[in-house]
Amino acid sequence: MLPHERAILLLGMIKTQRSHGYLVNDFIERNLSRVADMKKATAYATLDKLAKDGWVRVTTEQVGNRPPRKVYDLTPAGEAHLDALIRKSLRAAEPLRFGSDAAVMFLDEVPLADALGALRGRLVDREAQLAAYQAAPKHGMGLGVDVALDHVKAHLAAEVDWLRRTIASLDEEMAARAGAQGR
Amino acid sequence: MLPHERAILLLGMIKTQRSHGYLVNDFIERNLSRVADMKKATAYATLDKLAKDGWVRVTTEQVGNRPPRKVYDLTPAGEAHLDALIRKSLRAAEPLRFGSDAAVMFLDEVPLADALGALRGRLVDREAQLAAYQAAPKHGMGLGVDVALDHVKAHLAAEVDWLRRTIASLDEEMAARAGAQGR
DNA sequence: TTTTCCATGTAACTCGTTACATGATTTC
DNA sequence: GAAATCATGTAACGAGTTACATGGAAAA
Repeated sequence: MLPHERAILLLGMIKTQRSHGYLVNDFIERNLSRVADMKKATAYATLDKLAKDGWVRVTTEQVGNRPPRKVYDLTPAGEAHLDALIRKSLRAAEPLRFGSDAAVMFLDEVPLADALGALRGRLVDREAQLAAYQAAPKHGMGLGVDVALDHVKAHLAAEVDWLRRTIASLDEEMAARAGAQGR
Repeated sequence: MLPHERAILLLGMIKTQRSHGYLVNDFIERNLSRVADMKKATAYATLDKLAKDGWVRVTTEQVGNRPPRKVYDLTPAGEAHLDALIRKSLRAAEPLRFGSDAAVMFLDEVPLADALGALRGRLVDREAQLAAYQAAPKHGMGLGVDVALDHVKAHLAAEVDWLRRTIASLDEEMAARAGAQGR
């Protein structure tokens, strides 16, 4: 998660509803864990930075004897900033980079049968992940979140597809090699 | 790119052919830029670490009056280590996380027409990226690299697909809203 | 009464990137 | 003679994570 995405996430949440660090973290953990991950310490630090930069205003509130809350609230500048960030980020098409492909590149360094076994295991896990996403209920909390969920699902489905195709094609390759050796 | 992936990439390349830092960097930049990105300084540092950990042996060679090369070469322990890393990484199914979705989550904070414009722009770029990958010739340098390329292509295609679906559905949404307002 | 919740943060650590430094050697 | 290539690295910087610290309140 890049810095500007963190900013969008936090500013967006604060725009929808002014709130304090704890609440924000709680909400992300509870409801957004499938589409966003940001550690608590990072959120607190980022909120401070947003305040320092003038995008949000801070008000301290206290309820009973509990620790005081720092409630954040968008400034007009913050609204404009959020708007600009969203447009820019929506438009961006940075290269798709996802890890774990170094292993794929060298999958030929282990016996093909073993590589196939590993990929089959991965497939099982990915199918389970996809099923979990598909089983999850609609969020209700806005058009965008559902679109984002759909985005993740699309990539999970692509992953499952690719694994199936790859496994099939490596199966063939293995058969071909066995044939070549048997001859 | 996670640490263990970097290790796989470097160990894998060194296993295929013993070489020095400059060569490795050059090869990655020239031939592997589509499936891996690692900065030069990082590669040099990682190679040192692999040597310190005993996975590779270092030999210094000199050609003419050029700066001496530190040529790396897998140790037996290194081979076993690489084997284990590949198996583990091939099997792993860590959650798919890709950024740039904070903007999507809050796409409703800008006028829908603008969001749609931005996404259409993104779609054009993604289509171009996909076309570039599809136009690229087979690598020839091993089964795995082609599989990895295919992996990237699969996700790019999924991205294009998702964008088209999303744009269509937001178009409908916009029409619906306009209708509701007109009444 | 022990655990979990509320609410905030700091410090230390690890990481990777950027930018810079060096200097000979081919190539244009 | 200028530019790119070969070949290695270091230093400074910024950034995020982990783990820890605090302490009252509510729930089990």
